[in-house]
Amino acid sequence: MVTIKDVAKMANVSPSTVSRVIADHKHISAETKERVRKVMKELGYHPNVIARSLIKRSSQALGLVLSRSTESAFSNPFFPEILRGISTVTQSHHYSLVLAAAENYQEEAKQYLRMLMEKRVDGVIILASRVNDELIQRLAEEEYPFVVVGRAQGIKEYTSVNNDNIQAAYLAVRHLLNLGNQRIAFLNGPEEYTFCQDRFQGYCMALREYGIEVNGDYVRNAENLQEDGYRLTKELMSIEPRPHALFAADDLMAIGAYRALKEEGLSIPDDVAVIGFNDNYLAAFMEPPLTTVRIPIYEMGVVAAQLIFHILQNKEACAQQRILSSQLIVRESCGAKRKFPELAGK
Amino acid sequence: MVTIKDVAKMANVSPSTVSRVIADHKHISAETKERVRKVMKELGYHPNVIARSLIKRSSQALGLVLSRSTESAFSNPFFPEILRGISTVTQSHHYSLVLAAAENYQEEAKQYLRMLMEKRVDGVIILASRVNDELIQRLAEEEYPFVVVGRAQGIKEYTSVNNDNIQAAYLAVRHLLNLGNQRIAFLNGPEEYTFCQDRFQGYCMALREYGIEVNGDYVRNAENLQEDGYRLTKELMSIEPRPHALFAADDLMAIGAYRALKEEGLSIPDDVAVIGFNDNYLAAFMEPPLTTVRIPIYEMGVVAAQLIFHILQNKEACAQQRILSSQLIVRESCGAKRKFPELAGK
DNA sequence: TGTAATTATGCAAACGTTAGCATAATATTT
DNA sequence: AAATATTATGCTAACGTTTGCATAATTACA
Repeated sequence: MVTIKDVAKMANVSPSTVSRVIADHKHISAETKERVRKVMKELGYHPNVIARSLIKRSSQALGLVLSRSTESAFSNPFFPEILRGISTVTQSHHYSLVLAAAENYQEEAKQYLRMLMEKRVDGVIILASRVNDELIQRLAEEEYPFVVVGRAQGIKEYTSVNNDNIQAAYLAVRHLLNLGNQRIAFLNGPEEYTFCQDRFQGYCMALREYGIEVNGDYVRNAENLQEDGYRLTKELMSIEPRPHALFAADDLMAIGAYRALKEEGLSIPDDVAVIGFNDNYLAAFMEPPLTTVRIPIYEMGVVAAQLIFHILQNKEACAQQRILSSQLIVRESCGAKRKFPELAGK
Repeated sequence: MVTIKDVAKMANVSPSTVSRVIADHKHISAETKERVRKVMKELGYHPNVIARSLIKRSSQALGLVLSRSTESAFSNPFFPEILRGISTVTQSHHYSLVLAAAENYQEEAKQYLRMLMEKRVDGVIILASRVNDELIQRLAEEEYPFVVVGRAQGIKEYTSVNNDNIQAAYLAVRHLLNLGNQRIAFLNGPEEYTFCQDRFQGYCMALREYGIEVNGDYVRNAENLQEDGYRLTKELMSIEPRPHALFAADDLMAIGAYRALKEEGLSIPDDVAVIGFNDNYLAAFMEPPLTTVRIPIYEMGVVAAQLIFHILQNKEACAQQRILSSQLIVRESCGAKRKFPELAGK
């Protein structure tokens, strides 16, 4: 392996000088810099990050764990997309990203802690937060650098990035209300996630604003997106009086719902309006194209990474919550474009 | 930070002894081991992987890069799934996984090389291989440890894991032929990937076996899965004589195809039989449920990781190609279950 | 009882960097 | 010309481990 010493020898300087050339230190003469750089190129030298990490007492890496349970609660391209956002930022900081996979929450927590304890990573990004999230609590107590994607709860100080779940759900439901739907069913995700709580809150807000009381029968929680989307829609459609519209907290649930509605001979949007969430890549291809909410996943990744670097740079950084706006994508599953053609371009 | 020295001091032994306790060295007395372990627990000591890596001259990590171009060529849950397979193996070896994201092939190659050159990782897993893959060529030349998921080309020695693309495509097309379809169109992915070449080869094999000549008009290459699936199906259906069946090299293309066929008023499978590839989580939910090929993604991840550890352990490991079998999932888009009800359980 | 083998532990060097201090050479000020 | 500031470089210790060699203590063997 070619080390800094080899370069030093060949360039007739000390290793320190080479190190300073790498860092582009100002007290190194232009000619030395040039000479050393030439030698580095010649020998194909690349600094060993491990050695650098050791002396800098920083692994120059961020940690991430992909949990099956979390992933299945999101519409599918979530993970690669947020990863990409995170990655662009880590790259520009010359950091790397350490990844682990876990089957469940217990394992997920263990992996996060291990990474941090073994100093494999300088900080972590938590990809979802639960209602009583022990991991987040623990990280906060032990003062590990972390940022959460989502909203944490029962924690005094933490930094996070999130989309505006309450507002987004509110706008989606209001969209349905504006189109004349009164009885709106809500297919929510697993209650344990804070983002599901938030979407439910937005749903309630909109209904109340229109003077409609929330009817518990119209609200269901799914564990498995597609299958439960199908099954719970069947259940909802057998309620008397039948809902006019359906708000699904994920497009995959809406796919299941579509199927159930078609089987029941109900037309979308004429008999039942449907609105989804997450703007899955299939939403535009559904029949009819699904109106849904697009959340800025990539951007959330970018911000999450920026926030953690902020924390790493000034230890006493003020905790902050960043909320990114979602966008209602009006397509044809609610009938809005027929009633209000001006929405078509939106 | 609590180091090995702190533990040593508190346990009244030398750091070497602590190190040996960690490694469960045999020449350490049982009582010392116990005492040291107790102190480690008390102090909350965890070995610093970075320091260990430095002296072991091994980063204890594997590298992976997620490229947008590659990802969009696969049906969606490919990446998380293979990652999970890889991760289980790396974990059992106490290795970590370093990840980067790239927008295109150039960047992807750069990232892989950088990881290796900076000694951030001991080896890499390449997630797809192209027809004239310069990265793979380079890795082979420079003798970096790597394994490719897929089939490489123009390389003398390399280790890989792949699914049986030729055989799988062959069986899929034969399935269509057995059901009486003669004119079979093929919606393939981008030609630059070797797996697309292979699927095409399987397609040809099946046709020839049935004495049918390959008709270039019936074969198309898509860049973008869904949109091209739709567009190219429209094109294919306007050919005279119209194909009896459609083999799509990815389920997402089949989704686009379904849409095109429905718009043309063609019924599946009565007018046109359709078969997909990859068993996307939506395939079973399509209308009619899509017959498709399931490839063992998770298992490929496991094997890929095992292979790279094999290489890392005995440098002169024999290059090997591992092929994993796919499985034809017969559903209702080819009409097989009506004609041959015994297939229904398969 | 003396020698050899085994068991248990410590010392010190090494892994490839970085950075504070020291020093030498040059430039700037008085 | 002397004093000072600036620029360019080297020496050395440090980061937290592991490990070969040395040594001491114990056990086994003859």
